[in-house]
Amino acid sequence: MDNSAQIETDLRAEGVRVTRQRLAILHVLRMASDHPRAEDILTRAKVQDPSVSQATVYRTLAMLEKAGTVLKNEFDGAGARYELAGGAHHDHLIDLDTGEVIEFHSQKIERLQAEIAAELGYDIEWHRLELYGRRPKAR
Amino acid sequence: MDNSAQIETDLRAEGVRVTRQRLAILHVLRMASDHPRAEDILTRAKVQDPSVSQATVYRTLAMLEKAGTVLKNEFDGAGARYELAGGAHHDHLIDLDTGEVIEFHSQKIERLQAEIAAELGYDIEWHRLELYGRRPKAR
DNA sequence: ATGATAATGAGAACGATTTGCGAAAAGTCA
DNA sequence: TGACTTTTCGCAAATCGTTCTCATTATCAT
Repeated sequence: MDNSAQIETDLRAEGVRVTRQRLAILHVLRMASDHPRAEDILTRAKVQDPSVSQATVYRTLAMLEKAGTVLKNEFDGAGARYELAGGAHHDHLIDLDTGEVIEFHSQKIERLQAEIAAELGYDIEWHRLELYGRRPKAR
Repeated sequence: MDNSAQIETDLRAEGVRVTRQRLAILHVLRMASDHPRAEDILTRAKVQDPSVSQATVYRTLAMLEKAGTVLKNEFDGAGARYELAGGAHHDHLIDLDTGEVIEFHSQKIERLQAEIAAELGYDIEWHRLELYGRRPKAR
């Protein structure tokens, strides 16, 4: 089933106004299979609604992040990359040659992280695990 | 034993000039038990040598990073934090309340990371594992 | 000491992101 | 629907951390 309308309903319930610009940005995020940067999101959103501005992209992303609807990733320094939060938690493997981002999940690693934090006297609020690698040269 | 002189000897061997400013910055890094930001390093270095400038701090840190002498960490968005590379590899646990950084290492996690990457067809070049947590409220 | 050349300080430039502000649109209520 | 309140908007200027330019200074092999 489609959760598009659901997100909008939720936002409205929180007193957030559902504007054309926000719909355009949400649409871009729904369609994206990559992890686009703010600049990419602006470009793509403008296709649907040319009135979208840079400021609104940043403001909307910040607001959606706070609402838990999008995840903000700061991979390699050159600007944050965003994704819709919908699915299950996952970590990222970044291809150093192409910039491609691959999602993965390991229950074992999650468990180990919690154990380590506990030993140090901490509760984990969130974590970031990024692997940076290359596909071995074909031979 | 003292590896202070060693670092300088190595640098000279690579044709790098050992200047007052660089010594001041290296001194700051040796003394630091926290993971200072560029700004902190500048402030502290100026105590030993007031002539040190912001530009030189960044240039020196970049050059030391390339030389493998310092590690650059981009934790939570608000500017990179540096540490001397001397010891063994480790990951970081950041205290969300105090900003304190705790180092830890888990051979198990390292192994799992390599396994996961291999399954996806990748060789890991480097990785970043950061846990963000809080010390449970005393009760 | 001298000279070739690398490193420096000051400040301008940069790229990503944020903000101030008056204008425009959303939601509300009659 | 029209009038009103409040949020959101676009634009441009402002910030922040970092890098660069360039004229000057300092290091180090000689």
